[in-house]
Amino acid sequence: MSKRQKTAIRSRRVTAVDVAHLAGVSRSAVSRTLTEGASVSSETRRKVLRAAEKLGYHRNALVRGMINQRSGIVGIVTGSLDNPFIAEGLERLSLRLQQEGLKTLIYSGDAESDLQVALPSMIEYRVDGCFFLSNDLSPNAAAKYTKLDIPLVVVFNSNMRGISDHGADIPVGAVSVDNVEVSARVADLLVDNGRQRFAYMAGLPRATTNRERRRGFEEGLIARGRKLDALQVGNFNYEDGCIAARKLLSQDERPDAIYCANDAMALAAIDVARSEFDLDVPNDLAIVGFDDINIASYPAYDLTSVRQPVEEMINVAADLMLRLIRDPAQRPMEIRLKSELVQRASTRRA
Amino acid sequence: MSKRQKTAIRSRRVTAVDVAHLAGVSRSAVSRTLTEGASVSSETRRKVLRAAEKLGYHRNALVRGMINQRSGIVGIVTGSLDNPFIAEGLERLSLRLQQEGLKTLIYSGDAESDLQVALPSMIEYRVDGCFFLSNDLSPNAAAKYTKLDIPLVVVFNSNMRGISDHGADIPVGAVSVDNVEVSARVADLLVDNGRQRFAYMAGLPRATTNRERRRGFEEGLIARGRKLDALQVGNFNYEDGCIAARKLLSQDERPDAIYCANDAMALAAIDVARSEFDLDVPNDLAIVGFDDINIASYPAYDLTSVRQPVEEMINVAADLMLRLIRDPAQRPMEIRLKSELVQRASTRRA
DNA sequence: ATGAAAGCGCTAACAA
DNA sequence: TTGTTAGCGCTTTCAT
Repeated sequence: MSKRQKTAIRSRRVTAVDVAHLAGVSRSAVSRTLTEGASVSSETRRKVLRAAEKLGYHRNALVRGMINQRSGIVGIVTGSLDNPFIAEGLERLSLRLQQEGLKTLIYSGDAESDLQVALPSMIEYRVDGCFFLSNDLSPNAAAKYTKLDIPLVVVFNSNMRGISDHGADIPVGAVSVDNVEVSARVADLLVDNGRQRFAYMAGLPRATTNRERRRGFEEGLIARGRKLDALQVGNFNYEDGCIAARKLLSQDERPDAIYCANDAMALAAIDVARSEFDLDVPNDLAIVGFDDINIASYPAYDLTSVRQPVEEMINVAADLMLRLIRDPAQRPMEIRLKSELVQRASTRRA
Repeated sequence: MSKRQKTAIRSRRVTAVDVAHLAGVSRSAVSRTLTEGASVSSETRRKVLRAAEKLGYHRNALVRGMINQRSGIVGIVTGSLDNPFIAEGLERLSLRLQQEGLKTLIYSGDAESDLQVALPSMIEYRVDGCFFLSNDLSPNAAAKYTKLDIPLVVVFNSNMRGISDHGADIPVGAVSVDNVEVSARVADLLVDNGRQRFAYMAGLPRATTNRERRRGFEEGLIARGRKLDALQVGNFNYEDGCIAARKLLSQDERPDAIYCANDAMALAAIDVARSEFDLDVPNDLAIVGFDDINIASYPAYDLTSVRQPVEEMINVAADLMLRLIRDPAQRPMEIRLKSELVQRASTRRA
């Protein structure tokens, strides 16, 4: 039994050879017709296209990837999509990559331990590059994987300014915002607002986003002759934010201003303050968040928050990645964009 | 110049041949070592593993996929991740697929026109199957692609019960909930609650989820001697939900109960009612949503909603897909799960 | 248990 | 512009 017959039994997928036969041309002609900017006579092209259409031919991208050493697939490792901010980043990024003709292999899972599973598998699939979208990825974590010669770009996080965990600078691209500066402006806002006792609700302690925001806030307060009066950790999520808020609001000297390292925790603070402590936000208590997710602007919360320019960050990150992929000599760089403090009712005194 | 030399210039990736050389065995031995349940002496295996480790070898999954006609990649097409419900579904599904050793190629974009881009590209990458996670995918849309012999499973949507747009049943798997039944129970709840004028806020008109929810609600009202007094379309999103809410609440005979086809619109209804019409929810107006996203339970809203068992739905869908992939003779099936009406403050009269 | 050899479906370099 | 000829890196019979 010939091999063609054998495979035919299980309804073999149609290949370029089949198309070539039907069109009465060589397999190369088929390949060329389907390749941008190859030279084919319009006559041949027409024949090929007709045959392909008739046979329902779809070229095999896996094989193409194998041949030109470029899979056309980009990996994205994300933290939990429970965070609308991360979800938005993922959506925008995958949209952009689609526009660039790239496919997106995702891996979601927050723990750093997940990386140890995600990365090898990304490598087996020969992704052309890999993004990390997370509000918590230590430079260390990413750096561990730079020996693999695929470009890595971290979005939303960065290396802690002026502090290098590794002594050397780490060859991973990063796009983030001016967390320190804007957090100082949050301090200004609250001081100008006449607040007296200042608290910070921290995200995941190791996250650079968290550390920078805290530092900027604290420095900003000190610059105005105040100090950070209280701190609780909310781990960037609503549930832990509720617990942290309870602790902060149960204190003897209750804070009258809380800066939260992200919006999820800020919503928690508002909910707890109102429903459990019967406090009036903003009159008894000012709350500021970070990220400016959609819900922040809903009337039920009307939360003052720091807006990260997600769209721009994603585009900058994608540009960087494309450069890195196209030219391996390119050095990854760390990029900081400006964020914007959006004032809403949660800090507006009656 | 030999070809080996030529490619070596651009730092060629290490291949199985390299490992075989270093280990002093044949390439087949390497392949077998890395394949479950192939026969290799532990001696050889050890040598191979050591060499692979030393060289930093990662087998090429693209080539494997090409050879055994199974890429190990599954596609997921999702609607906007702006909807937390879809985002949760995506996260759970990709997690489950990871556990099964499958990779996830995603394509997000809501319009049906996107499908025409997404599907061909999924096919080129030879996905083993494809999921659709969307609160709006007409059976027609999916059916168009069944000629491609890859298994398709739609989650959250289904074919309209008793109505076949195609005359024949469509060979696409589907996992959804008992939208009609539960919506009738929503009607019961509101009637029992003493409400008088009933409105429905519709999602995307063509979506079967939307049509089933409306039908169940309407039938439920009629069964209780009432009727649907008003209807506005909110397209499943917050912004359009606000507009729809304004229209409903500006009517002469203002409804005192609104059933919204999803939570995003229900939040909009609550926000508009309170902030623009100065109404008390639930005393002046009862609101019911659908999906039971996290925010629904936040004190600021405390929304009565219909909980879809996302985790179970995803697992059932994944099971179905795995069966379909492993045994091409399997017929896709349509599965309905039971949803749960969760009562909260938005319908609880003082 | 192991190696040799024949592909998987496609692209690219080379002649013609 | 076209067809021919080598591969890309791996898996898998088939002998041994």
